[in-house]
Amino acid sequence: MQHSLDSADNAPRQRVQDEIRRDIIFGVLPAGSRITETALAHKYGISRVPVREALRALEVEGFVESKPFAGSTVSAIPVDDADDLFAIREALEAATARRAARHAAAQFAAGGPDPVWWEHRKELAALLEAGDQAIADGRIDLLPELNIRFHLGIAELSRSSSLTALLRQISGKIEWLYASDVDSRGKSSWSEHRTIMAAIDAGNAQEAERGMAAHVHSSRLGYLSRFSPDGATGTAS
Amino acid sequence: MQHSLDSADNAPRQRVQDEIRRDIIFGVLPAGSRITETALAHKYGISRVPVREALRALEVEGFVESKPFAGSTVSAIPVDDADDLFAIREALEAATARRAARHAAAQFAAGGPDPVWWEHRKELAALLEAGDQAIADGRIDLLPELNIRFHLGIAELSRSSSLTALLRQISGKIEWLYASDVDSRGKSSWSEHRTIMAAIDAGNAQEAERGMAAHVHSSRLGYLSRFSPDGATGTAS
DNA sequence: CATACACAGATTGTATTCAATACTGACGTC
DNA sequence: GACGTCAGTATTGAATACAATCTGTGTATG
Repeated sequence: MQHSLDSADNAPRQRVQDEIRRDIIFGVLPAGSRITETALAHKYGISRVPVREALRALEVEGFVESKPFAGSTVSAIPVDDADDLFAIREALEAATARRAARHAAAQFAAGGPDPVWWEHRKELAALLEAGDQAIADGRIDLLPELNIRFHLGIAELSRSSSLTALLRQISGKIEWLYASDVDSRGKSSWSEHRTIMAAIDAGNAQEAERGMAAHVHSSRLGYLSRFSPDGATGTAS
Repeated sequence: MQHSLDSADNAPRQRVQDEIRRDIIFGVLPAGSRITETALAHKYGISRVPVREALRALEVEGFVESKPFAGSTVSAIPVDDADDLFAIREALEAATARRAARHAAAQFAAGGPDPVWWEHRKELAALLEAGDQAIADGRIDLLPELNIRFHLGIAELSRSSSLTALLRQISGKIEWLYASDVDSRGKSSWSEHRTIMAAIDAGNAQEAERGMAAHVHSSRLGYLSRFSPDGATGTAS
């Protein structure tokens, strides 16, 4: 995986971008705090140029706000948008799951599966295993990371770069929301992932979409019940 | 307006970023074509550094794809994602309209309206006028630009930066889809904008949400009927 | 004839340097 | 005492210079 999830020894710019995003999500850089390019450059041991590039990207991603010549600040945590973000994520992930299933069906129909596609598929299998193992070991602290990687993995399988990009952003925001919770979404509902994966493998688009929508929806309800006790405001559907 | 919609005499970087995006959307830079930083720098009369920053932003926006040391290429037009993009836009804009109405109600409840908010509200009124005028003058070629500005204006009124950022991206993609059509969405359904605006002004969140959802939905059907005659695949709702 | 390999050219990634602008504090004036 | 003005400083924006890496081409070799 050469994606921005793993903090491998990528190019410095990519690494720094991931680092800063991570620092924002986990509160190392608190919301509203001012960010100076020099400080970041010094902190990560690089020049200001890659830092600037990272900031421009994070600005589009919504984690940072900049005004010309006035510098950058960490955006506010989008707590007020939580319900809406979940709603959009629901529509988005339903779409990726459906597309992934369609694509899988097309793969098997056309003789052998595309090797790249197969590679992604195997990574997902490994992720499912890792999640089960984490639960067995009582390491539920590992689940959030695995969870986000699974969902992005499904998006990859959908072979839609635009939807994947959108999901990556929304996931980042939602991760940001969860990070303010200490014990995070504990057991989550990891087992549902296998049901979704099975539907995709079977090429059952309808079931994949339905399963994913239900999965995300329950996640949404879980969040809202924990943070805004008055319950979901709900969007007319 | 200091937003990225108007191609004013902003900072070079912002200007170039908008220019490149525009060139991609309108096919000056065809999909799949390779982009070299030096060429862009030369073309716009600036250095490579701001070009790189613009490319990083456009990469997150999904218009450009880059591999380390290998350069950047224009992404593929997301025609296959059209239906899904519209579906997500539907959820997204319904949310922004609802929030805008709620916010408007809160404004008037709490004595005087916030001056910044009021400024945005006045700009929207001007946009509505401009649209009517354009129709009266038979200049329907102006409508696409006005249309996108209206919708982003509503998002601004919602006071949710994360939702606005998402909408800005999706709008860009959808604009890209429409650009491949010659006579674009002619009369569109501009008059519906006034209905939505009225619901927001009245603080009627439910009506604002419903109106916006219907508006976007009809736009979606219009697109699909023109480009994929087999009709919308439809997402289970 | 196909393939592996090395080299040259082009292109990207980063550092350094200088110019333009915004923020901060002191000072003078009303 | 409050307010407007103005320099000083810090920070961002951009340009240039250099290092690292990829890509295509030509050649040798099986």
